[in-house]
Amino acid sequence: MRYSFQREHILQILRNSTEHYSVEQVHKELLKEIPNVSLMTVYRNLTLLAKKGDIIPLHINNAVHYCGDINPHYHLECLNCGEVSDFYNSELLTKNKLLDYDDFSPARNGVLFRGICSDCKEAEA
Amino acid sequence: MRYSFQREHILQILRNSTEHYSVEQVHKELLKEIPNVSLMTVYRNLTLLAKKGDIIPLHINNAVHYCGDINPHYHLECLNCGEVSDFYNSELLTKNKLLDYDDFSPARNGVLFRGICSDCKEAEA
DNA sequence: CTACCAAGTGATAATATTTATCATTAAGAA
DNA sequence: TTCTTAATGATAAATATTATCACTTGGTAG
Repeated sequence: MRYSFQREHILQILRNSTEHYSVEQVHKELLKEIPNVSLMTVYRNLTLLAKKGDIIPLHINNAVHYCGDINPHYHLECLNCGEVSDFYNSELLTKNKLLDYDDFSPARNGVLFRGICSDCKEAEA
Repeated sequence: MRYSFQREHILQILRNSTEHYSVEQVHKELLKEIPNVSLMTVYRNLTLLAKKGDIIPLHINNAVHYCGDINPHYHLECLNCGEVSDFYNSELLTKNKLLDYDDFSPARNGVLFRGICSDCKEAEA
């Protein structure tokens, strides 16, 4: 894989944010730095970076979002407000053999919890 | 919500299968029982049934799939072959307070593990 | 330094999935 | 049986993604 100015910027955008941008959102951010950059280029590079393991794809409501943090962690998706957040839990992570006895090996960042986040629970109360 | 012949059949299709059909697949099955049934009707009812809690939506690669089993369990998605399977694990289920101390309440069937399934691991070896 | 090759880009078109609209049909209560 | 309204099906539109291909550019060999 050859160096690409566009790809490098895409990776930095995701690394410098705790958000989990959609492809459109990455494109919007990238346009601030590289005018006229094509949406196709964003799709192409996000796919490549994900395959390489530099970013993590999250499938949220029929659209892919990407996480730029590849340290071991999981993801929380709120079914109420739609917010997707990182979930670092060393206790759970060390128990990460959870599924191995069942012959299934989860990817390092491959666990997604869908439910109700704390903000939404407070708002209800 | 009023009774609907179409909705009833859709629910039965999902309940009588351990597969996690996509909308297209449900439509294809439904056509065997109700010729000329519209794809729109399938979309509409799957959305309704999911909202009602009778079926579980799974977002796999930018397409929704549905699970007809609402007993407590989780889901496994193989990143290699794409297979999505049910995962019943009472040990893990009883530990389902996993996240509550973090102020996040996972939905009853809202945990998805993405990784490599046993079949694909065997195939490699 | 220059020429060359293949990876990467961007414009465009095509495909796939889902949602919106609305006239017609049918559930089920009065 | 009549009436109200949810549900349906046909159609069109919106959204997300992938395919194609001529052009550009990274980077290596001469």
